[in-house]
Amino acid sequence: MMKTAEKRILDAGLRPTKARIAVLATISHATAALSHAEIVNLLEGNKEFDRVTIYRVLDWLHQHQLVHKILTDNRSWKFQSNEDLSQQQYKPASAKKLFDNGHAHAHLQCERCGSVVCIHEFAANLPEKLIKQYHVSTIEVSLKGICASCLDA
Amino acid sequence: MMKTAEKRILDAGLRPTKARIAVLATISHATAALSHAEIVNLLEGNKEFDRVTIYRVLDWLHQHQLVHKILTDNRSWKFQSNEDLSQQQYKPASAKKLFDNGHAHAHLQCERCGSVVCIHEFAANLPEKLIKQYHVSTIEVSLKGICASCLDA
DNA sequence: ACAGAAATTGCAACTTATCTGCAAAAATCC
DNA sequence: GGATTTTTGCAGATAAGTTGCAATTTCTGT
Repeated sequence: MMKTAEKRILDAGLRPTKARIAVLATISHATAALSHAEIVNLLEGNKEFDRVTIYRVLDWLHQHQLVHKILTDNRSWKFQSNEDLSQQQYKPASAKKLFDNGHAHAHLQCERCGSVVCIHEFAANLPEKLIKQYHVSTIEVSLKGICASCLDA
Repeated sequence: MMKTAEKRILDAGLRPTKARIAVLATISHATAALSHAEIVNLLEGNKEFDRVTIYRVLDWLHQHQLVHKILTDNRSWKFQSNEDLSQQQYKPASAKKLFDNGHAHAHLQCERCGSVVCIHEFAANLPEKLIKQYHVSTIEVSLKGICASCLDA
């Protein structure tokens, strides 16, 4: 079902390195978006890389659209894999092409635990008129609320 | 038409100080959202306050809902006055109460000049079901594109 | 108007997240 | 296998925002 991180990089015609594979695999296995710090932590003990390398890998993954990034309330970025675009359930044509890396869903930032998760059930439906008027290239919808796992707990 | 900054603070039952009045007035007169740095610059020569004071005033204004804040792409906040809520043209009931401080519009961040302006013509219409499900308290819609003044120029 | 209490400000130092420069290490090419 | 191009690690720099604390200012009750 899920390609290995290495294969995904290779399939995109890009150069895999230990750091890139490790970071992408970490991001892909996570259920919520991960921050640079969280990734460094998860990698700890295992494969360790310099924090600057991780920053650069994250940039690179984003540039090559293997991940997308979300700015959180505490002014730091969180990264999420772009692999499961198929999970999207609601994709109005106009919104679809506009969302960051084709990710046509919103993000929820949990007010309790701080985690950021995708909300696949929703995408903003910005009128074409506005899109043209302002040459809109990206739409981001961010919600604050309580995430599923906090609600369960 | 527009109350003075001092009157707005007083009317809200809050304590006006030179710094608060100056900052709120500056934000109110601006056509786009202002960053801390921009406010410090605009105040320069005129009334000058310590940069920390400006940070604290900004916090205070936000807490008391006199302004709202938007996180920009370079991870810094921009502030915008909450006074002209009447300008909103499209306010779906569900969205209205949810937007930060009742501001039911989206924000556009200009990819050319970096300015952040309100888009009053649009508000996301998140289904009630989702709102309830995740106890959504805030919806933010941010667009990237080219602002009106860059398009004119 | 005035003392005392409470809120605000200024200043210096600190944090946090991220970035840069550059030389060493890897990977790719011929 | 050496030359060339990419990546990586390390040290040090930024940029934006925060904290602690003492000095001021503002407010309250009298």
